[in-house]
Amino acid sequence: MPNFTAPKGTNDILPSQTPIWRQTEEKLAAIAASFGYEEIRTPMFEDTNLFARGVGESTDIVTKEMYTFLHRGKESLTLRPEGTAPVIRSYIENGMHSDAQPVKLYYLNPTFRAENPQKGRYRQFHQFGAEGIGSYDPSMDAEIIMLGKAVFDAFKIDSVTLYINSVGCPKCRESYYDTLRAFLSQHIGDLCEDCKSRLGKNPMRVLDCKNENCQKLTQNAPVMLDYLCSECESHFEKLAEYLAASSVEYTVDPKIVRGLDYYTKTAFEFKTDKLGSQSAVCAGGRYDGLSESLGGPPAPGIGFGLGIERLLLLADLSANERYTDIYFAPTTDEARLVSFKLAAKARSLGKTVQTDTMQRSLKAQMKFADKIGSVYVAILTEETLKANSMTIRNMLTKEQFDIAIVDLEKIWEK
RNA sequence: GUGGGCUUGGCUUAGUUGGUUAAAGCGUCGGAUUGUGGUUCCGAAGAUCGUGGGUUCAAUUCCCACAGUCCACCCCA
Repeated sequence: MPNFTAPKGTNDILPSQTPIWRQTEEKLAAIAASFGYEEIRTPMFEDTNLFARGVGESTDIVTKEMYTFLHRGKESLTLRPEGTAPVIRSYIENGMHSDAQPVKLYYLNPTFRAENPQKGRYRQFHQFGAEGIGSYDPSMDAEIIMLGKAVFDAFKIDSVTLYINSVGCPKCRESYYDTLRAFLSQHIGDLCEDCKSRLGKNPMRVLDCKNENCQKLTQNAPVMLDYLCSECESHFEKLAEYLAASSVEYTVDPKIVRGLDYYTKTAFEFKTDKLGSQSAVCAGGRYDGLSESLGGPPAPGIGFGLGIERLLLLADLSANERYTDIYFAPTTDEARLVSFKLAAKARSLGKTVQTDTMQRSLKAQMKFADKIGSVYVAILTEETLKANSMTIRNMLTKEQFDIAIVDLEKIWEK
């Protein structure tokens, strides 16, 4: 057994997988760009208070899932557990409220949460996220949701369903909470332990409980959607119009709730039933008060986070086979030197090139050339060197011919 | 943090009702008379049987703890 293994919940992305990741990253970047979103890269760790204040002191993420450490014994830093708070921090810090609005950003980041790993859930995972900042208008919400949908379309994933809801704003939410608490209090004895504690902090979470009994009890519970203030209600209605206009199919699910405190109004999730209990592949919502709660200017926003590992589990991507333009197979020490020189020349022509670094026999080199998917093999032997030439073998057609060493580039001329 | 399953060479597995050299396939490396690959054939390397402890004359096989992994709860992407 090795002395060291990757920390629990982390994964090596191996050469057989990196091409898929690269492909995925490029695809996501292209989709985001097509909507006019620009990439932002924020630090992997931040002041712990950014998340405590941004995400919410009492949320699970903050209370039990953060990787927090003291730098030099005093400064508390935390590995990014989500992407939105850092982006808003950067928006504020860099005065982006003075840029042309809306500011549309996307990111593709490693993200860290100290949870017990299981299918589609890791301690270090990758999130693709997009944030549209600066607009209160529901069309901004619709655009963000369309961007999320575009990702699933591009990856040909049809096993996800879009659910939307509104979690209201501070104005209407408080009075709704009172109503909901009053309703739940009637059944407090029958609620599960978790829900009893949810009641005080975030009663809406009770609606989201998977406990059968709780679900039964909350069947007729009042839902936020019925208690929205007129502003939130019309926001929700207009969002529906935009979605309909762009033929995005969705289901209204009044039980969609957010685990992060900063969400207001629109909340949405793209869910699947193919990842066990990890049903959310992409989730997001509006966070109109976040900037101000971080000490910034009023800056409404909406965004989502999308789990790359989960996306990859759903998308059936296969890596390309290995490919090399040419392999130089020398059989003598002198030929090895010439091979290095030729390899350098071929690379300067833009070719992918390999040559022997193992002192192997020609036969073994041919096998290796085959494994790396080399189209051509240039064989350099004592005899060919005497004639200042080399033997070129096309591995696909098996055709061979000799050419002068100085004529290397003619291999690719027709 | 809680619960359950799993843990044998790089990978996928077999196996030992506890007893001399733990088996196979894939992969890796080498070879198959005249330095030329992908099929075939032959051979080699590679396993403290997850780690630590216990029971026993003897454990990889039984027991305990821990770790890792998978799944579920919780939570979320």
